Amino acid sequence: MNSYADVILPLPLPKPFTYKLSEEESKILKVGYRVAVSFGKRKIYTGIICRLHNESPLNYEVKPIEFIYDSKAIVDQKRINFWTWMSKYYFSPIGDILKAAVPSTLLLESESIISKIDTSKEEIKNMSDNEYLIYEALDQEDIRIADINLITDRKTVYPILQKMLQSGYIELKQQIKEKYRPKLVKFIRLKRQIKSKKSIDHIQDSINKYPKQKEILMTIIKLDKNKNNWIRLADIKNHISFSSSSLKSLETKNIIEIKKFKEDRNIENDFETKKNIVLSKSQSKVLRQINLEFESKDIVLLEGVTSSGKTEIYLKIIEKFLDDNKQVLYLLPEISLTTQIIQKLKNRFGNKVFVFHSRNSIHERTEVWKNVKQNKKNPQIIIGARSSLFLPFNNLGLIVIDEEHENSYKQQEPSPRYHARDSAIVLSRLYKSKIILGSATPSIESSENARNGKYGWVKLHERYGGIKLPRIETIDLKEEIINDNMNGLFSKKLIDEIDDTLKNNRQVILFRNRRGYASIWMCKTCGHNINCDNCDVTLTYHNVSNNLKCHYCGFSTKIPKTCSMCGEDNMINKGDGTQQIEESIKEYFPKARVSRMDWDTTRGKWSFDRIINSFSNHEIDILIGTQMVTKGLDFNNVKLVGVLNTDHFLNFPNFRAHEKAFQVLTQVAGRAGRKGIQGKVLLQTYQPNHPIIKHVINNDYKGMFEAQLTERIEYKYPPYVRLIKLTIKDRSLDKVNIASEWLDKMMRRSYKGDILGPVYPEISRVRNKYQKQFIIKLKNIDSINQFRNILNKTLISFDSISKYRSVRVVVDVDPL
DNA sequence: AGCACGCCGACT
DNA sequence: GTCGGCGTGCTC
Repeated sequence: MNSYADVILPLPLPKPFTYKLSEEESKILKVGYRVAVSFGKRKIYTGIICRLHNESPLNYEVKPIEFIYDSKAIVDQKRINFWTWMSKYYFSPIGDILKAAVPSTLLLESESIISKIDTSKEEIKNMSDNEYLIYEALDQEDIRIADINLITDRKTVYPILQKMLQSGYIELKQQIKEKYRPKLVKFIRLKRQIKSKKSIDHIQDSINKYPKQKEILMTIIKLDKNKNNWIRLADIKNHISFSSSSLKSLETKNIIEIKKFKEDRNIENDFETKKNIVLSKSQSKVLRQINLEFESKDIVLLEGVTSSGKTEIYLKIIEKFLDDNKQVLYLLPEISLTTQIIQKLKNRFGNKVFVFHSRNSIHERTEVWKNVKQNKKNPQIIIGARSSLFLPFNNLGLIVIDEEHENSYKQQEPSPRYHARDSAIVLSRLYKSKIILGSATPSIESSENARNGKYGWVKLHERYGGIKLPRIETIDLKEEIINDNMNGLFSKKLIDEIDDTLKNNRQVILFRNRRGYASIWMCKTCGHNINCDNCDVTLTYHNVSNNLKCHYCGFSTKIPKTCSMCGEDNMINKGDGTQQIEESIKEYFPKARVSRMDWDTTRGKWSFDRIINSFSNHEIDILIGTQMVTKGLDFNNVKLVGVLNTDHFLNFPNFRAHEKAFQVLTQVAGRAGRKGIQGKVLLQTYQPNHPIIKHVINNDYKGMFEAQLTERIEYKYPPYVRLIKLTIKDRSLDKVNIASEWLDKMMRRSYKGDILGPVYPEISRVRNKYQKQFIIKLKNIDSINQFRNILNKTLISFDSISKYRSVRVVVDVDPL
């Protein structure tokens, strides 16, 4: 029998904590059970058991566990292994991973509640004013500690409470707050059989004067067909409208009864699904190839040009795994999770499809989690963004990772900073499941793995339905300027093409990059521009709110009339993003219906879908947008795609810049052209001969890949080396500097490989914190392991040096 | 992350 | 004196 359990707590602590088990508990508990444990002075947390053992701890008292939540494990040993791997690999506290993995509703915490103890009048007289105020308030009800602040005007309330506890005026209780609320739906049923003549007469009498009540009753009878079933209130409301008071009086008259039932938020009623997907010849060939590759490889890269119909191929493969009774996970970048793609899956697989979204409420997510755990609608398919990797699959057969090159698969903030694609690969090894990586423009990493035989590799170079790839042309901005052909941001040629397209009743997408299009305010006299108080960046102008905002910390301020540097009254709005584009477009094409899509215009939960839908329905002629417009969308009528500032994609100071540029431009270009029409893509650029632009024009992924690989080898970047990035942050620049020096010295003392830095990053201060960075390049498995050990030790000693206490060190493994 | 404890400076 | 701020240390 094991007497101890190591428990993972949902806190950013580096390791699990050990608790003592009674004999009874040790019989019941297994790895993966949730237990409530006391941690620290008074709080109770829900943790998950990750290990059972008999190693009696020497240096501390072991607490018992408070209680057990589950009668069976909520996660299996493999999940725990996966979390442990992730924690070690990404240098993340395992508690952070627990929090990312399990819905917060299943990890209840305690809250301290204060209630009063009755005392004599004598003692009440002895109380101080504040004590009395609190004591009096407790007459009504028990109060949470957090709310005591509202009673007194004191800032710190603990000392008073402490004293009251000692004097025996109050007591502390721990209350576990339940966070999960099942959805309750109202149902209605006839109270008694109304078959007998007598009862009908009786009912008639009581409602004769009330036509509405009669109407309700008739509808119920009609819907019920004499079966005496519970009927959804919503269904009745679909037929007739009535007030709640009519319903209420039917209830008081004992004619009907109303009851609330729990309803699963994610399970829809069965609906028609299309049984057959007809693949084209080349799609079928690819399907066969993938299945063949799966015989010897676990991971297959599907490289298929834009609009080649990759989704249909996925559907066919998914079908096979479902037939085999396996669960399937379909991963997408968050932004691509539109109703379009979800609908495609639902049309095919009906209510076997579960969606796991950040747009889901926490309750909906909890239900998906539970449904996956139970493998409801067995077998099932889950479509979701990166965090759906953590769902408690028990029979996972296949993971589809669509748009595998997307950077949003890597979580940046908060910890754990994991890459969903790479983590999925580790997960698939644990569960012996297969993976399809799909992309028109695979990441260099995956491509390399396909080429060196680690992954299976299947290519689809034909667009679905024999549609031609778009014709891509550049517009040389230098030349256009010389010839005086520019109108603001638009070349004459682009305007003419837009005009032409609109005349043919086709749609246009105009694409721009946020960078370089930010609208800022500056002083025309001295050139001073306005920086954020907290960050080392220029504020951008928002004309909706007519103020200046910081994109890093959210700081906002009014537009100053005079320059703070020279005092001149000469501030102007310099440069502009989409708004200026929108305005120019409206000038040129006053009749065109224009819409914008970027992070500013798509704040609401569904506004993204709304814009996409109205564009699909051709209620919009010209769509102006950022990256967003490229994601997983199929439009049928787009003839022209214009890229306004192609150069901004090429000039990022990052080793992935060119890869990224190729990917984005190819994706954008892929929006153009559909059945019967060849699309056209115009790239406005100062560098029409830039190699990346050539690769895009020629649709030359291979050329781009080879050129990139050469560069990566030469300058030592992934996939040739592995990177780890360290960011050192603190409010004090001084501390950042000395802490960085210390880390520099320590790391270099024991590790002789490539350590770059410390340097100030492009933006050296964010949210009032200064930062410095290291990049470590690791060549082979030995150096990786060696450095990881050194880094672990270094960080432990760093944390124990008190003067560095406030300094944060963020470790980013495989940074983008 | 909480939370307590202890030191210190600023007040009614 | 007492209040409140902040740095420090610890949690099985």
